[in-house]
Amino acid sequence: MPELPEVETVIRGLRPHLEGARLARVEQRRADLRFPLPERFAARLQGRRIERIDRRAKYILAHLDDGAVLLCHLGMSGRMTLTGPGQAPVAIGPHDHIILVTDRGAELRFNDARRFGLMDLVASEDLESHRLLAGLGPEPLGNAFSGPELARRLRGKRSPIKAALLDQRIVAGLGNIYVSESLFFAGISPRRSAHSVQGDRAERLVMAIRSVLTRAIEAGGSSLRDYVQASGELGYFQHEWAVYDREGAACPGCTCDPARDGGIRRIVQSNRATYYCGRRQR
DNA sequence: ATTGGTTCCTGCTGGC
DNA sequence: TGCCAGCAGGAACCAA
Repeated sequence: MPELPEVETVIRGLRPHLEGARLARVEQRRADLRFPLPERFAARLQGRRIERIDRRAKYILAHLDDGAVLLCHLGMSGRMTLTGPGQAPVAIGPHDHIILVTDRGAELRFNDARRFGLMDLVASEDLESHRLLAGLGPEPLGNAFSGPELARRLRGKRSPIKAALLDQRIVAGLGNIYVSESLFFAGISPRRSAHSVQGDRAERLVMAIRSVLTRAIEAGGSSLRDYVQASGELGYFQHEWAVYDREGAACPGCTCDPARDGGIRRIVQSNRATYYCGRRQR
């Protein structure tokens, strides 16, 4: 599930329970996730204090008191579930791969059925040059992301804009859902050549991306308050999807009849589903 | 160098 | 109702 807004929601849920806490017990239940876990993974985490939790693109970064950073990616199906002190223990499931227990009695589990997720331990001075982080494009909600910057990165790209926005080197944090949603709000067809998104179009796309991600984070945050755990669930934003997974439905921006014009379209681009309105998006 | 297709894995779902 | 093919929100890897 996790794209940038879901990862942001997860770290906001983890912070109050983990920042400042010491890892009293670490259990590693398998040797590999997507990649092999580093040598002595559990032993290196054991006894460390988590100083700060941040995010870069879809990566969770937990800064430890020995200068190492626990790097974590949720992949497609990764979830963090948190059980507070005093809550009833939950049986360990087959996909609970990593279990962290803090000195405050909170228990965090990393559960990932498909095991496309990953964890690594990196010295903080090597973080920027880490092979998974080094090539990432700008944060879409950061100051470095702007119309001219996006236009520059799209220059010369022959692929459709849909594929370019999924490329984490262009902008880091979008996935299949938020690309469809952002292109819809920008009024840009997912089939348009990436290099033709310049000037005002690039400006509109940047605004759309920021707005979609911001609204999704707000919706994720509201579900967190209800469930009081960093569950990795989508929150409420799925009810706000304009086009994603809405094939045949009425376009929220058009007044036309979906029964007559077919409504929202679903196409496949580079083996992934894309949803869009053929009228509003050019 | 880009680009597009394939692949890793398990769990759901939708169509029969 | 039950079964199973096909699809799923990521991204590294490979071949062209």
